[in-house]
Amino acid sequence: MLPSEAAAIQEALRPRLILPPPGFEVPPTVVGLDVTYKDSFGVAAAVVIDVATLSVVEVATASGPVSFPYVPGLLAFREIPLLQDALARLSSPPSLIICDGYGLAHPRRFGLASHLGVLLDLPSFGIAKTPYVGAFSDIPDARGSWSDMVDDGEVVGRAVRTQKGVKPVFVSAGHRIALEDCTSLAVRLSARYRIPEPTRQADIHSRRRLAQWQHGPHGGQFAAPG
DNA sequence: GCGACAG
DNA sequence: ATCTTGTCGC
Repeated sequence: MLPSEAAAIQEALRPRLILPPPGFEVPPTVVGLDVTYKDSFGVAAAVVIDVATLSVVEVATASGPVSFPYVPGLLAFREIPLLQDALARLSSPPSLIICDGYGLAHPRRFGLASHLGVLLDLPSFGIAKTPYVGAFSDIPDARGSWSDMVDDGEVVGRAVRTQKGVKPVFVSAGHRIALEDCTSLAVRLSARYRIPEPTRQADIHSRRRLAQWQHGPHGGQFAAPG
């Protein structure tokens, strides 16, 4: 896969996106995803979070060499292989996946969350930590307040204040869920920290797994892929 | 042409 | 993403 071919693939998959009106039925659990790297080696984590208690129910990881480089706009091609491996190791299929990055708030309206959602035909959305595409105005300081992110005249996402007095996070719909539902879920899943629990725990566990891989033997029970 | 650019 | 120390605040 060459970066030059990637954008064309995004355009080809884009028509498969399903963008429903608000009214997503919140499932008992959701899955947070993230990938941590050490040079060209990556570890992906899929963490199942109980929506009612925000506790970790299950953690699955996958690791291996990553060949696709980081290119803004093409993050999905770098992260999807390991994320799919990690998701396949969960004991049961997710009802909703939450990615560390963007969905529709993307140059071609097809960021990581949308791409993964379409490939797996699962509801998905993204929660990013920094701005990318879309301008937004000042957000009230109260937890739960937000401002639309507008790019080229379209509302592509929302900057959401998950805690009073902290920078906002950037929410965008991925697949089979409306932005309004993504917004309320992002706030609901952030009871204590700026980053919602699913993505926050995925970050923690992918880092932890990479550290174990570096310290322990690079073979035996730590042999890749795992 | 130049700078910016999810992770 | 990753490289990295101290520091401010609850």
